Amino acid sequence: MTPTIKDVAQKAKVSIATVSLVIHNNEKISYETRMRVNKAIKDLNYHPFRSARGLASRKTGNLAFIVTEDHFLRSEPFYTHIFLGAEFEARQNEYYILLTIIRSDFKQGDRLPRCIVERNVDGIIFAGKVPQDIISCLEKYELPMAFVDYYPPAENYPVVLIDNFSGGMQAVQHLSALGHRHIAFVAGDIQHPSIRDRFQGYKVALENAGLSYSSKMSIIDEAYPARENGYSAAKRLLRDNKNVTAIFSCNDAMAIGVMQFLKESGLRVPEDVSLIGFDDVDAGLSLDPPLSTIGVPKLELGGEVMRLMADMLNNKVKSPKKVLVPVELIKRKSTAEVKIS
Amino acid sequence: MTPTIKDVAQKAKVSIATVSLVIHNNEKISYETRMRVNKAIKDLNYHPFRSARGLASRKTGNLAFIVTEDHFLRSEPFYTHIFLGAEFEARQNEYYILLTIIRSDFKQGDRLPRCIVERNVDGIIFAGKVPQDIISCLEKYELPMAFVDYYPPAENYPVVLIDNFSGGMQAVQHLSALGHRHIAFVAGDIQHPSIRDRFQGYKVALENAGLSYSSKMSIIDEAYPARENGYSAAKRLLRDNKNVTAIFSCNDAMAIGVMQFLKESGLRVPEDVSLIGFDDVDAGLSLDPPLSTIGVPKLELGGEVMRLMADMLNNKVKSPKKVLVPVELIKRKSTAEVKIS
DNA sequence: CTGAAAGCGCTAACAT
DNA sequence: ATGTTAGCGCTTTCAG
Repeated sequence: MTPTIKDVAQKAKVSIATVSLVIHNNEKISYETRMRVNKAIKDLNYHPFRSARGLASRKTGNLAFIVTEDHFLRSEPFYTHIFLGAEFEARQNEYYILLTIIRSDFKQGDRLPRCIVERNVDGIIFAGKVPQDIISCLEKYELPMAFVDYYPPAENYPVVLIDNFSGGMQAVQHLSALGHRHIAFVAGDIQHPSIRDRFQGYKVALENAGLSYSSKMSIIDEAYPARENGYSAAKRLLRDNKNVTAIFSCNDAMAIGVMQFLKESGLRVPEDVSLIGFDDVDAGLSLDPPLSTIGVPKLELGGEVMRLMADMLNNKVKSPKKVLVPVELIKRKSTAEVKIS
Repeated sequence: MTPTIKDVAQKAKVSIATVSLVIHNNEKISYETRMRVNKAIKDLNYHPFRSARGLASRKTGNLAFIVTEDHFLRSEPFYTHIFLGAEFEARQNEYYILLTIIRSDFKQGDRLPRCIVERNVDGIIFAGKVPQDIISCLEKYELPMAFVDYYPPAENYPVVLIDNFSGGMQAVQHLSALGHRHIAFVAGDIQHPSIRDRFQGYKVALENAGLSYSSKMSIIDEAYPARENGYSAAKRLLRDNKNVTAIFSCNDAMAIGVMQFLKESGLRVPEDVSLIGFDDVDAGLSLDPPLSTIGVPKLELGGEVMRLMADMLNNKVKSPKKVLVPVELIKRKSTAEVKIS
C-alpha cells in the first residue's frame, strides 16, 4: 500500500497537520521538525494523493486547454504547437493540461466539457477563436481564464497574441527592400483579426515604402486561408495583374497553393515572382524553393499564456495583461531581388 | 455554490446512496425513483465532483501518455498524432489523457512523473521506445499498462504496432510491379524493431519477385533516420551502385534527404530513379514530385491503444492483445515505371 | 510551533 | 429497493 500522510506523521512523530504544513512550506515549522518530516517523506517515498488534496483544497493541479475542432484540425500543427508550448511550461509550474476540443458551433445549453463541470481544472486557457456562447457559459464557474491567439470581445481577460501587424510590415519591408514595387496580398477570411492585422501591416508598410495601395492587388475574399484557396487566389490575381513581382500570402498554407499555381503557369519563384508566407509551418521548408516566411514562435505563445495563467493562479495578478509575441522574418529562397525589367 | 450529491438527495427525497446508485446505473433502483433522481440532477445541473469521487473510488478518469522527449521532438508530428488519436478515442470513453514527456535516459531513481506518484491516473500508455528502467519503476504502481509503436521486452502487456513488415513488402511490390529490378534500401538505426521489420519486408518481397538481395544495395548503418542521413546514405548508395533505378527509404524523413541528393546529382525523380518512403508525413506532399509512401494511420494507432486500455480498465481483458495496424500504399508522383534501357 | 478535529463530496459495505 | 454509515487522504481552522 502506498503511504499516506498518516504514515509520515507516525514515522516523524508529529501530527498529520504538521506534515501538511511542512509540505506546504509553512514557515512556522521549526527547522528540526521540518527536517524530520522531510526525511520521513523521503524514506517512505511519500507523495500526497492528488484526489484527496483536490477534495480538501479544491485545487486539482489541472488546466483546461480549449480549442475548437475546426481550428485544431484545420491548422493542426499550429494549435498543437501552442498546446505543446503550454504543456512544456505547465510542467515547470506543476500543472497538467487537459486538452479539450469543442465544436465550433457550440451554443448555450450544449454539454460543457466534462473536466469543467466536474471541477477537475483550476483554470481555462482558450486557444484560437472560440464561440462566445461557451465563454459565457464557462464564466459562471468563476475559474481564471486566459486567451491565446484570440481576442475575446470582453476585454477583461489576459490575452496572448501574435504581433500580426508587425509581421505584415516585416514581410512587405523585406520585399520592398528587394526592390519590389508591385507587391500583392492574398488572404482568406479577412474578418479574422489575425489576418486583418497582417493586412494592416501590409498597407502601412506599403505606404512607408512610398508604394501605393491598390485594392486590385489584394485578394482577400477567399473563404479561409488554405492551400486550395491560395491556388485560386493566385489564379485570379495573376489574371488581372500581369505586373506583380511579389506576393505576400497571409499564411504559409495559402502560399503553398500560390506557389503551385505560379509553377503551373510557368512563372519561376523567385526569379519571376517573389513569394513570402506567414506562420513558418514545416511544409514550407520542403517546398522548392523553400518558402520565405514570417516565423511565429508557437511554443512561445503557449508558454506565455501558461505563464499568465500561473500568475493568476498564484494571485500575482496585476491588471489583465495583454502580451504581443514578436514575430521574425525568415529569409529563405522564395524571395529575391526584383528582376530589372 | 455548485450542488452536491446531498442537494440532489434532498430534492429527490432519497438518500445520497440512492443518488450514487442512480449515477452508476445500478439496476436495482426502481424506475420511479430513478426518474425522480435524474430529474433532480438535471434541474440542479449536478455533476459529481471528480476529486471526491477519486478519493472514494480511487478512479481518476485520467490516463498517462508517456513518450520520451527524443521521440516526441524528433519525430514530433508522428507521436503527436498518436497522442491525438488516443485523445479522441479517450473522449468517447470519458477519459482525459495527461501527456507526459520523459527523458530518454531515464534511470532507476529518477523522479517519476507527478501524475503517477500522486496517483492521478488510472492507467499508463507508453508510446514509442521507452527506457526499460521507467517501465520497471512504474510496474510497482500496479496500473494497467499498454504500449503503442514499441514492443517491450516483457511480453505480458497489450501492444499496438504498425505492420511494418507488410509495409516494407508493399513498398517493394509496388516498385517491382513497375518493372524495377534494382531496388535499394536506405535506413538508419537498423536495430530499431520498426526499421528492422521494414527491412525484412524489403528482403522477402525482393525474393518473392525473384530479385536477389545484395547487401551493397542496402545502406542501413546511418545513425538515425533523418533527412540529413538520407542525403548521405543516397550519396554512398549512388557512388557504389550506378544501376539503381528505385529506392525504398525506411521513412519519409530520410526520403526527403534522398530526393534532395538525387536532384543535386542531376537525377530526375521518378524518370531516372523512383523513390518511396514510409510514414506519410505532411512534408512528403509538398515535395516535388510528391512522395509515394506507405501510409501509417497514426490516429488509428492511438485510438487502438486507447481501446485496449479501456478494455483493461473495464476488466474486459482477455489475454494481453497484440494488434497490428495495417498500412497502406500511397502512390504519388515519385515512383514510376522503370525506364527501358 | 504543533496538535486535535471537523469537514471536503463521494463510494460501497451493510442494514433493513 | 433504499437508507445508514464509515471511511477515502488531505487541508485548515482553532486551541494550546
